[in-house]
Amino acid sequence: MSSREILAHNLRVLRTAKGLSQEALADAAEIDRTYVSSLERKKYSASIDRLDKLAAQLGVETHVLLMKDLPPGAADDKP
Amino acid sequence: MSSREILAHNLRVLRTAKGLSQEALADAAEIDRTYVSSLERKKYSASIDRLDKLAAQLGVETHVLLMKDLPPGAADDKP
DNA sequence: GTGTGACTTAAAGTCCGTT
DNA sequence: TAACGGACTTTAAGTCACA
Repeated sequence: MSSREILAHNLRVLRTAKGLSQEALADAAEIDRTYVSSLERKKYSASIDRLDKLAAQLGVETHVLLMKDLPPGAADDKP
Repeated sequence: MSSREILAHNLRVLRTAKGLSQEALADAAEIDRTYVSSLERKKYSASIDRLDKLAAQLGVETHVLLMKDLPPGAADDKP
């Protein structure tokens, strides 16, 4: 299981759990909409600087984005 | 605390715990010698593909490389 | 709201060295 | 053994139009 696959999955799970569109997440994280789409389709091997930005907006620590099994509560919709 | 800083620290801690030189780790992970050095000096924002390679050689899961506090046993010298 | 292709450019990553 | 620089190649990153 590559980190690309895990990231793609967690990104989508956490994003939808928060009720965010790709566009909304991208705007909040100050990155391009199509780039979020690209990551969820495993097009790129994201750098850790980007992971930091995305994790902050999803309310999790960066390393959680690369965990095979998300910890309990990670996908809760809490501001 | 950025992921760059956490990675730089964990890389050095885990590497030395395994008794590996930067070069030995680089060779094993099939990445460049100077790049390992660069990551430990926070010069670059590593991509997750490289993290996978490094983690495999250090005997930890990729996400562990980005944890502020390493889990117990992570820095043990076990093959 | 999302997927995708084509394209550009900034940064990752390599390879050669010296200190 | 590790830090570091320079020149180089490859890929992540960013933008845009369109389905």
